[in-house]
Amino acid sequence: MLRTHTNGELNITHKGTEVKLCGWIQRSRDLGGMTFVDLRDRYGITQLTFNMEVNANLCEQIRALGRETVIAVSGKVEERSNKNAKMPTGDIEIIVDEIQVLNKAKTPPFTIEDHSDGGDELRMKYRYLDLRRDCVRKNLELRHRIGIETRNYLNDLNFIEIETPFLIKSTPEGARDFIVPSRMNPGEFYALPQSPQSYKQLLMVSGFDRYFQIVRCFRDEDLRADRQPEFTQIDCEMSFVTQEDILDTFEALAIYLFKKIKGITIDKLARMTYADAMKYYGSDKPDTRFGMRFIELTNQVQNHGFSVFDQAELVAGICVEACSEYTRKQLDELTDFVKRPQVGAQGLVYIKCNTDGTYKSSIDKFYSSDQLQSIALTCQAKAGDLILILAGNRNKTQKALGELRLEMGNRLNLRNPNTFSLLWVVDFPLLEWDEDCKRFFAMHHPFTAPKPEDQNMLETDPGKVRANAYDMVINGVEVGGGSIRIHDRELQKRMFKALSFTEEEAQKQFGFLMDAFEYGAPPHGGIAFGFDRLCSLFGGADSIRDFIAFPKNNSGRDVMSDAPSTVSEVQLKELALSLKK
RNA sequence: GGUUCGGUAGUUCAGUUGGUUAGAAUACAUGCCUGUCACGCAUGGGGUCGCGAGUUCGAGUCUCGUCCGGACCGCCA
Repeated sequence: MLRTHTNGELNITHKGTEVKLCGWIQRSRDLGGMTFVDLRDRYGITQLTFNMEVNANLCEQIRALGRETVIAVSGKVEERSNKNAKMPTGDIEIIVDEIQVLNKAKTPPFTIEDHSDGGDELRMKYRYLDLRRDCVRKNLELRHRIGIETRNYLNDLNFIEIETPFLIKSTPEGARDFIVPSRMNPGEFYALPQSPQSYKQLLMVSGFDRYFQIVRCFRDEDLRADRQPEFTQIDCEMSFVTQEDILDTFEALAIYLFKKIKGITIDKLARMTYADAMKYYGSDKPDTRFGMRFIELTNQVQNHGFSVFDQAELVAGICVEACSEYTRKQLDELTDFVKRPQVGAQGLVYIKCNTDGTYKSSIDKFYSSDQLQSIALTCQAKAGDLILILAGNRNKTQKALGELRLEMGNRLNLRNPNTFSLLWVVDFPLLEWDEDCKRFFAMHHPFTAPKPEDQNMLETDPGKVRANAYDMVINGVEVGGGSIRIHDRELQKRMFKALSFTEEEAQKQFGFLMDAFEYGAPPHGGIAFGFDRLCSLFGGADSIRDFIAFPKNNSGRDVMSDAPSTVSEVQLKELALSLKK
């Protein structure tokens, strides 16, 4: 046996014990007569002590070893004369009598510490070293615990985990598929699943009325800090349920996880309709940790000669508390912010509600002091507040004001990663009009059930139909989404028709599912949580990358292994593929 | 496909209106040091300033192109 204990467990009660320890040399402190070495493993750090007077040979031996060398030592646990209260093993040290070098290490390109001197790119290239760092390892441990607790919770409710295939049929709806050529079927391709959607619905038809799977999903779209080409979902489906049952079951899961993992008590989740989310926050995933809801001003401000407002479909503002002292420079910064192409506003109007009761605005020329006061009243602005107003096309203005609201939240530190605000956004539209393709697309996916009371509009006014679809939003992050599914072949047919599918196309792509609906499909619905996002949220981070052991970079590359890469002519030939020169 | 920021020592960064030999910290190496725990002190090595072209007497610095990386928009049912 190479080790009797880990480096995190020894304490004063082990005093006098002969132990064997293994690990990596974190750091050594050579004081001349004595040398101290921090030995590290997954569990912690234990100090090894070497004394020139006691064993000069051993001292010389340990001094010759660089950091990250893997060693095994044997020795005796002793009480330290100078204790270190900052570490769990700080009361003891090991008086080493034998060292075995298990493997030498080159000097690592960055320091293996919480505040490493390595940049992101370098850390990703040497990810196996990066993962030795405490803070990164803890993220993966957190991920593990969230996974275990999720399984415990769902298992207790009779959910069973069933694996579904990774090599499946490609469908053109939704995100781009990752495509896998089939050697045995030349010219034909599998796709990697964007989600196990069809399979979990088929499992409902099979009678597995409570299914879940913590499963990898694949989407060939551009990446973001919170988007990877392969990511993990907690994928769930239930039969014989209403939307209410699903919301109850899975908000209880979220509450359970917050309690178990973070020790935080969360009350029942608020519900907000999609329409309200857009109207008050300009986003279908509002960050409700802070207020600053939109106030519509269109009617109030029009017809006073300010053409920007007069021509706007929507004029709306937010009231920023205690910022009337903002300088010209700060306001210019905000104007630049909203004018960035990513935000897309034409300009920014401000009204300062000065503490002396006067008003100063960028539209003084068009509005009297009384009129500014009445706008301030509508916005419920107090003396000392700042009102920021955008105007223009309804959708664009909502979106831009939503971005501005988040920016102000950031500037005013209202987005504390350690406070959590959870809500359901419900009543999403079923369909979304695409101007380029001149057709409707499913906002969620084509199997989402319309609300029964809206079904009759499916043919007459499809854009108005609301869906039995819902998202769980935490701190402005969409952590999960789902819907009640269509389980009736006729309704599914009408849905495909609304999506401009011909019967042949629908049959070719989803015939297996619609066929299944004819053999006794129970009413069902489900939800899928973004597991990586949930982990990053619990870990208080914006990026999901540090919660994934081996993530891809911005351009979808694994910089460590340098995937993707070219393949040999032989491989291409076997797959009956040729590359365009 | 687009916007934007960045690329200088092993690493993280600084580098003024273009101007002598490109700096700091840290890491590394060597020496000294018996209670350190971010040990301390001293000395030393370490640079194709991403790459290419251009402007200039002169480019790390300016211009254009290109490659790489980050954030974002589009995209992500």
